[in-house]
Amino acid sequence: MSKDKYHHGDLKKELINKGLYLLNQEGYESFSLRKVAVMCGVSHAAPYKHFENKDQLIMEITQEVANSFRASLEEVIIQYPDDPKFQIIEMGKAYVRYMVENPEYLKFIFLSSFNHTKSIKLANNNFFYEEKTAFGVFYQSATNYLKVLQIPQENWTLEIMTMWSLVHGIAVLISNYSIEYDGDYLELVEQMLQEKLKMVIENH
Amino acid sequence: MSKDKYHHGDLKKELINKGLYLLNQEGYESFSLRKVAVMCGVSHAAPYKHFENKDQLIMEITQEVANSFRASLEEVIIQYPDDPKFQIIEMGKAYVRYMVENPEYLKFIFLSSFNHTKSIKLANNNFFYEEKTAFGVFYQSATNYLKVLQIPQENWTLEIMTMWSLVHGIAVLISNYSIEYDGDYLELVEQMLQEKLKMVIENH
DNA sequence: CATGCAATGTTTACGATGTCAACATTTTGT
DNA sequence: ACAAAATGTTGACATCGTAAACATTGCATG
Repeated sequence: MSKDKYHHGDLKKELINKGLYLLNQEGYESFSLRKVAVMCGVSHAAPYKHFENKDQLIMEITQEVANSFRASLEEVIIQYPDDPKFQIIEMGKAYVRYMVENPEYLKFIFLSSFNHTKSIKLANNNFFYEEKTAFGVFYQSATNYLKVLQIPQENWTLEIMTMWSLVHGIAVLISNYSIEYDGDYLELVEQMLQEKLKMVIENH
Repeated sequence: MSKDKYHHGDLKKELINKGLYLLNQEGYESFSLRKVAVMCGVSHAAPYKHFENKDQLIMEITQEVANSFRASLEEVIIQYPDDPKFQIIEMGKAYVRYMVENPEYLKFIFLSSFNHTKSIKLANNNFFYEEKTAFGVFYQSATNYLKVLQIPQENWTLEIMTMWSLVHGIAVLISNYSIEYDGDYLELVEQMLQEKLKMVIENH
């Protein structure tokens, strides 16, 4: 497949990959369709053969990010399959580490109006989610822990929402530079979760 | 002050106010300098006499939002000055309510690269913050609670970070539509904080 | 193999935008 | 009263998202 073909080969995939790269290099605000096109060595209108518009490309990039985020959480389950407590704590740390190490992704997620999928629902003490999401993985690990401890199921919603909010909150605060933590933030996450898990036990 | 003067009167303030309005009407993405200028009945380049560039205007609008956010938390202290526990719980609810009711503001805060002020620092179990911020108010209420309970000061950082993360996390998750909660989210916040505060006592 | 259609890429054009420079008007300090 | 500072306007330019018209390539069907 020579480089100077008229047809590209797999432009769609390269647009997503280079777009993700550009996003990390220049940030969300100066991300543009035309720049991505240039990076792929293609004319500025070529992307329109693969995406309806800019938002569509951004949505697919976001999808890509969401998958890599989920994968990094699944990795934790693979690494620590046998100790539920250790697993959920490590997952919390992986969650925060990912967001802190990829702050630009957060902006994508918050802006793309793609996250508004309502794919996660809470009702009657049950979670519903349609696709494989990062939260799905987190949920799986958390419920496993609650199951092992024989926590009554009617309390799961509160327990899981608490853990999720804790982890998501500290992740966003640090990643967004809303706070500057002079210390090991992963240690902080561990302490917070450790304390929470202890309480889960004491409460029942 | 007649309307058809050459000079406007207080264009700077009106740009901020109308900008804030436009932001809420159309959202962050379709916010533009030129639209704000038109809304103020002024030519498209007029804003440049008051702001260096678009980012500067956005920064000042964000400042405005931050002030209104802080004011809504201060309101809680004024309303419930005598019951520390009730106060911190109500403050958490006010925090989440504000973010959920003004989801567009969140985008501003996350994008403007204005929040990267490092105005809040954590080190050696102490918080430092230079300006009057929403977190400053939250911090004041939380420390007051910890003081009343005579919690040792070396534990304050962890306790406050936990409360803040909890509240911020659930606020962001709901406001961003990452989750759809079929119920009273303020009740959820109350339960989460209630449980946390109980633990603060039991831990000491 | 030929040929015509679908897929993919290019060129050109348009309106909206951020920004700047040159110019116009008003206000203000002395 | 008048010069200078403050404030607003006009016009221009590059960049951007997007659409239409056109060009090239690959593939399926005869």
